[in-house]
Amino acid sequence: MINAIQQQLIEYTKQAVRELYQSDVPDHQITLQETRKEFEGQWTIVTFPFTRFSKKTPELTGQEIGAYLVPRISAIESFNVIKGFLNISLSDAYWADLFKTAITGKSFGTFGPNGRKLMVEYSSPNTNKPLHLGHIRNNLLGYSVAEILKRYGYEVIKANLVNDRGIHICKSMLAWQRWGNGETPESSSLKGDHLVGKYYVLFDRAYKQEIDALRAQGLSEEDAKKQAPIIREAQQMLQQWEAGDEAVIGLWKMMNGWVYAGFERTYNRLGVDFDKYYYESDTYLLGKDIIQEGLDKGVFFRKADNSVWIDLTEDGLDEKLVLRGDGTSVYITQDLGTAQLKFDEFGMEESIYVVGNEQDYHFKVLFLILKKLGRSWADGLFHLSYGMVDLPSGKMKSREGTVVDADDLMDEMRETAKKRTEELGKTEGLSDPEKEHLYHIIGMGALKYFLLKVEPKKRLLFDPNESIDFQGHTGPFIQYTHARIKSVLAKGSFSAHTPLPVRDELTDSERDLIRLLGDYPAVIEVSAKEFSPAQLANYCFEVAKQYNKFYHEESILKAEVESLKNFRLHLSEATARIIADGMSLLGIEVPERM
RNA sequence: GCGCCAAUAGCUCAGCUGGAUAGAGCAACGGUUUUCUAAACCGUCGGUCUCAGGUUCGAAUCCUGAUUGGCGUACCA
Repeated sequence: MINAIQQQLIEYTKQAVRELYQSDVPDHQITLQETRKEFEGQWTIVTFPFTRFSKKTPELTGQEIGAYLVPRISAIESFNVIKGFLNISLSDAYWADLFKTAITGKSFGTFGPNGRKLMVEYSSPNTNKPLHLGHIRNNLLGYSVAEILKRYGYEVIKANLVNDRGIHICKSMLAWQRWGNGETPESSSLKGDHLVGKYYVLFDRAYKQEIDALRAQGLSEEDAKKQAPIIREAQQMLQQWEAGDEAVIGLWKMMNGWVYAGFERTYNRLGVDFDKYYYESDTYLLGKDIIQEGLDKGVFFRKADNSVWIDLTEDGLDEKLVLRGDGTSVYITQDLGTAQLKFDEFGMEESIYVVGNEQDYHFKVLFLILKKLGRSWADGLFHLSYGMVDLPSGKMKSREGTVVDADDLMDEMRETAKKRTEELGKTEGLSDPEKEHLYHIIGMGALKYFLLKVEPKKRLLFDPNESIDFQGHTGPFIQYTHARIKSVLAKGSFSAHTPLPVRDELTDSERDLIRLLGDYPAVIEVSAKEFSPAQLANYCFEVAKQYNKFYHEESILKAEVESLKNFRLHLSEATARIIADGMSLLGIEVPERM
């Protein structure tokens, strides 16, 4: 996203080189960047690349181009050259005008519809255990990316593909059948997903015991894992499920129902939502006609044992099984079918899968197959791969209980928020529901910001012993800045009718703040194009930091004259609006006071 | 073995298409409150950007090779 002044600077620089040195500079050789703090100016043109046309030193080239630009771009006040850097100072009148005409405008930071439809699939939980910290990262990423793309002009469908069937579900079911004594969420006052997860753990414990016993009898580990009676029983249950056995289906529906009720509460608390739910129990048989199509087209081939494969060795990958010898689906079979289903239903141009990086290979193969099958939409598929959340002790493992539970963590965050807020004595005059809401907002703000400020691709380290910060580069810092502004606006009786005066001179902190605010649309664009909420998160922090600097350096309510006060109120209001808006795209609420 | 990804301050992270003396936060130390919310602000300390080559006027960024860590390479999902 390039604004008017950037456009002008680039155009006139090209023109300057053309007229002064009789050469055309290719666009990619023009580097326009924001001037670093320690130098005078706001925009910098790098002149090194032009020296091959000018045959002069970088300094002299910069001087000549600067002198060319000044009379042609009215916003330029002055320039200076340091080595190969041409630093341009725009007039305060320009910045004040940019603020008034663009930044305070209603449409600032918005994009018109681009006419494209896009699906973001995220969350996609298994229904045999509760959500943990890794799922939280997935949910926050998916939600935020969807919101950012919506803002950027896409029509967005948020989809959740629930893995509600399979051997892992049967494990929980079997354990409950054996040891549950009819326990329900009501009778145990356990959240449904936690109740089911409890039996998943019980299953695993029993399974391990059986394996140990068999190994003591001399079986190899591999054989023991296959022959343990309890796993066989679970497999049998899966077959009964697939055969439509009423009792099994009934149990399955009941227990999944518990899990859904539990997930619903967790999703609500996280603040994420979905437009479309897919269930694997509906989609797991899909994809077989695509297998046939692939065979007909010669993309797939059948081996002697009747299994179907694709040879991807020419693409640097391996041979990949796409249908079992007995004709049943594997993971990728149903994913082929589900991809087709999604496009048949919604006809979107792009489809994003928010799934951890352990499945990089799977998606590479999936997309490649769809491309080989000639699906026109295959180019619009994208795997938003994110890094695992690790503990200092290593990977989280549900079965071994070394997970940071999503609900527990949110409880802790709320408690910490409450404690800190009370310590700081900021609860005065708030009703109990208001307090509760505030603790929730701040606790979730800290958690969400902590997860979203890191680039999705990078793995994330979470130390349960070190609580998530509420100071510095954090969600609460940004939330606090917002609340602080709201307080000033209230005291200054700011309203939409407060006049916004023209100014031709700004203080450093005012100018820096305006410049930063002016970047907002470009930041949204970058975040959208790179599917990276982290870009936006870091920007919000920059804005808050710059505002606090401004706040400390200048008086707002006690400004020398009324018009200056009004200008600063407007500047404050615009900052608060952009912070609130940017944070909302991250799924983070900001409080009116804290 | 092969493939993919990562490596930046004691810790957690930024660093846009290659550009100026690599930036924040935390931690440590010091300062700022009769003035708009101190969850704040200012300062000090802290770096062979894992290593070695290469491309370039210029490399944390691009290329090659190594090292370390993670993940994958299932008729699991």
